[in-house]
Amino acid sequence: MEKENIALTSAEWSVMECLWESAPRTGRELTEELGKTCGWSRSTTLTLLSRLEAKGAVGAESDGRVKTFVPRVSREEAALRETEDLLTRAYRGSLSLMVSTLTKKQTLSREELDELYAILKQAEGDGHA
Amino acid sequence: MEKENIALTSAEWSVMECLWESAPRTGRELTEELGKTCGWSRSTTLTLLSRLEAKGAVGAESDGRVKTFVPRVSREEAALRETEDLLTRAYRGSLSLMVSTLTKKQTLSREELDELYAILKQAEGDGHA
DNA sequence: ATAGTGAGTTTACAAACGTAGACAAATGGA
DNA sequence: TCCATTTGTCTACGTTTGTAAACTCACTAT
Repeated sequence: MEKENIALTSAEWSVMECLWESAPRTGRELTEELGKTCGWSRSTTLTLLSRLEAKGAVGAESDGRVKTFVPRVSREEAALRETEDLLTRAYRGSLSLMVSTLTKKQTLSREELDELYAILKQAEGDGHA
Repeated sequence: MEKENIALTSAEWSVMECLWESAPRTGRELTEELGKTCGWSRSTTLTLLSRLEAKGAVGAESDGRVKTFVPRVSREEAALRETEDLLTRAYRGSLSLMVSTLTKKQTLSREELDELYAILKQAEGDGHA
């Protein structure tokens, strides 16, 4: 019953982002950081945290009156889920179609290109391993 | 003033899908097809069509009491928009991060790989053009 | 005790979504 | 004519999402 079909909304992504960046964080730290980066009020962050806890995306532990949160889904899982979704919906599952659509619109930096080549080479290796 | 910031919801994608597949279609044809493929009631399809018309994603023309619809945004535009969105949200804008996440989960076919290499080479060319 | 503070929980609310029933105008028969 | 049908518009309603104020409980300095 490991239902990893947890979808994150865009606001929730921001929260997870924070948690992925640094593991156990208290509500305090999170509201502070998100207040700064997203301009959210304390309540907003706490509400999101509750919703995320409810859907199992984050775990919480109470030490006294302070709660500590940890991510329950990895960034990879979350990202992968959404990406596959988009890939299917918008590109009929073709990764190359997606990449070409992107490169047609924006130029990739030398760095990005090199990284991509490396990734492909790597993937190639895995293929006939 | 071409504001192509038109975002499509998942239900709307289904409608657009229909329109991209075959150009001018009447409401009749659309409700029929979507009723079949998505199990939607007539109203649902028509409502979505209105909303899409409202946000400029489709154009409509009335011949008598029958309306004919055409897509106003291309699949590429729509796909690109969402992809950039996802890229920013889930991968901090890094295409290579996205690709590596995908390749880690599913193996790319030789074909897909070749296509990707070709796309990169192409992109490389554009870069220092 | 007593008034602030800090921390989390409840309640709230508008906009967006997914869905669809009710309704009106036109139209084609009977 | 008068009804049934076709086609599109209005109205509607529960849920999700983004945002946050209000409230409550524990703790601390006076």
